[in-house]
Amino acid sequence: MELQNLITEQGVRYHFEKGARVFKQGDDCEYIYLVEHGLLKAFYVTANGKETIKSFIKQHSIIGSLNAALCLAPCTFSLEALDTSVLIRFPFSQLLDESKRSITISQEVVQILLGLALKKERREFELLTLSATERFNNLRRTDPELVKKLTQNDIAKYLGITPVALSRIKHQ
Amino acid sequence: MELQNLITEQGVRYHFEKGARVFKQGDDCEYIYLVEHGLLKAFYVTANGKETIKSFIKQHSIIGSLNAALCLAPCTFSLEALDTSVLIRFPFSQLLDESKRSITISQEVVQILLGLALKKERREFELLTLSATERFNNLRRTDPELVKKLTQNDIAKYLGITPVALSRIKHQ
DNA sequence: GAGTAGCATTAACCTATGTTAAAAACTCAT
DNA sequence: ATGAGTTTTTAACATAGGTTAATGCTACTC
Repeated sequence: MELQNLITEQGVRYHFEKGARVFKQGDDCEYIYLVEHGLLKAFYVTANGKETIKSFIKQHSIIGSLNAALCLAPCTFSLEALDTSVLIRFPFSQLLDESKRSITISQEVVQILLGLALKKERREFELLTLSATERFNNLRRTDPELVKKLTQNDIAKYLGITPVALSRIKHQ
Repeated sequence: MELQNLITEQGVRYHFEKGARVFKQGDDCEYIYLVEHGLLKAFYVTANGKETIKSFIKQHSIIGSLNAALCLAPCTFSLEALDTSVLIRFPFSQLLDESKRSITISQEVVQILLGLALKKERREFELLTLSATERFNNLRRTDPELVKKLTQNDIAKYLGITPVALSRIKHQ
């Protein structure tokens, strides 16, 4: 929890209303954000204007663009509040510095990254081996609360299908 | 490179012929493997017998099942040599222990995990937003050498389509 | 309570990819 | 070179999901 304390004490707290953007695809954004509370979506907009949702971010999660942080490149996705949310912003470079100084912080970073990699691995598995119907049932099973809060539109964009297709799936 | 030295010196070296399995989906496997040289594939076999390839693993990469290592659960995928390969096996738990002891090792673990997460994020992006044709063109563009070495079957399984579909894509 | 805006459903048609099976093209050992 | 085994291509048909557009539903405003 040393990391959490560090971020809470030294980071800057921001307030976002539903619909507000934390950062936009293409921005430079060398920060990570700790979600104090609320719900957000991280999403891509493709060249032809199609939106797909990468992940939903809940209370106590940490989110940031690895691409922006690691490669000094622009963010590959946007982050938007789905609900009133409070985030604490902390510079990614400072996180790396601190983790060089303190082994406990470094340990916590390792734990966070392991969890992240595991989550991504699961998602890759689903996208690669399951049908849209199976992915939807999985989501409903593993996080019914989240499904209740989301619009069908956002669920569909997360599953990688259109809202029309999702409606069809729901009715067999 | 301290980590690399540690693994090379204390790990156990194994030799695999083309087609040999390093570990199998369902195994307990609390090790990571450093690929000294060769080429391997990490793949899932679904309940109905369909194979999909999670990733190809090249020289100098580190591979292991996060699920097995972190959750003490069975491996979710199998690892098979596509070419004669030499791997060095090292216990995951020992890696975590060492990283608690040495900040340089911990730093190296962070770097490896960041790289892994970034790779997974890119793959997630591709699976979510690109068509099979676009994914194939991407692969051809970013790693033509790899494409040359693989069978069409394995490329298709990596893209998440059938070899028949890939053949069609190649001919427009 | 009528009007408007935003979501969800339905339907008709289209396209990409799956499935199966057969034919063709390689690859290699003898 | 021959033939066996593997990989790739081709073809015909089936299915999941995309697209568009019309309709229905809910909820909020006035």
